[in-house]
Amino acid sequence: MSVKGLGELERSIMDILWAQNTPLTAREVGRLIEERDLAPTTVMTVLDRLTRKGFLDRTRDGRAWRYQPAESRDNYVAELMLEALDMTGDRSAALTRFAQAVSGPEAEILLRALSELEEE
Amino acid sequence: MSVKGLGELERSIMDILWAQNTPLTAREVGRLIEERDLAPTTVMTVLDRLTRKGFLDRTRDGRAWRYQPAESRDNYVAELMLEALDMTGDRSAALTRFAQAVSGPEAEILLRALSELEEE
DNA sequence: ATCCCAGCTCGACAGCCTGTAGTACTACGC
DNA sequence: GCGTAGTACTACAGGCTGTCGAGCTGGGAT
Repeated sequence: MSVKGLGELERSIMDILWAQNTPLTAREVGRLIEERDLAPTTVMTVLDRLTRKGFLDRTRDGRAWRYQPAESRDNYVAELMLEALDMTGDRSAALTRFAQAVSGPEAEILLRALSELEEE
Repeated sequence: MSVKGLGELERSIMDILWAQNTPLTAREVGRLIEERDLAPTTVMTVLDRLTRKGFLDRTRDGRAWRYQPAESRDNYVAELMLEALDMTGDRSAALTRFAQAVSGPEAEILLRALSELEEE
């Protein structure tokens, strides 16, 4: 699954679906994006594209499709981070920089997660 | 400095400049991308765009410009990673995922960098 | 049977970004 | 003065995203 950037609308829609724990239909998604006054087909098109890109899975529900994220947002974010990391020639330097850049409490979280890994 | 994605050629050029410790002129950069047979103006255009996007700084050298990265590659990568992290609602979950995803030796590096931070 | 409607699928088009380059202007060395 | 390196400006095609409209289809209401 190549992690590529998403457009703004695509991301809004992913956010909606990530926030949900049930698969939604296009109509339902559209209702949740009310701020923007989008044509129903717009939403459908984007859902379709996201599916083709592998970000969503869909299953039939009568005539309608129900969409749900193929992956959790956390996984997606972690993949993005790894992909960024891949871009460098010197991974350890980048990791070190990254470590320096995360703020205190988050450094804690990272440390704890890493420590747990060690123990296994 | 908004961290945006770079195109392929843009990235190649950044890679060249990141690999160098001296600012280069467009001509010099062009010579280093020989694999591709690019017109000199192509290189100049891209250098110009990268400068406007804030990825490069340039200073005069006679009539020519000398370009150099505004930021180290490691910083750039770290920023990309942080930006990815910003995209999530639950940063700690994403961080935990990330920690689980980095491979052993790299987890070591991270751990060490983080520990050093703690000590200060 | 028919007609309407929800939903879908396809196709379109504009705007922005990137790759790629040509043209035209401008100093500096000879 | 002229040629040349180097710049700045302009351009254009292709891909991606936002945004829809048109047209097809299956079921339920009449």
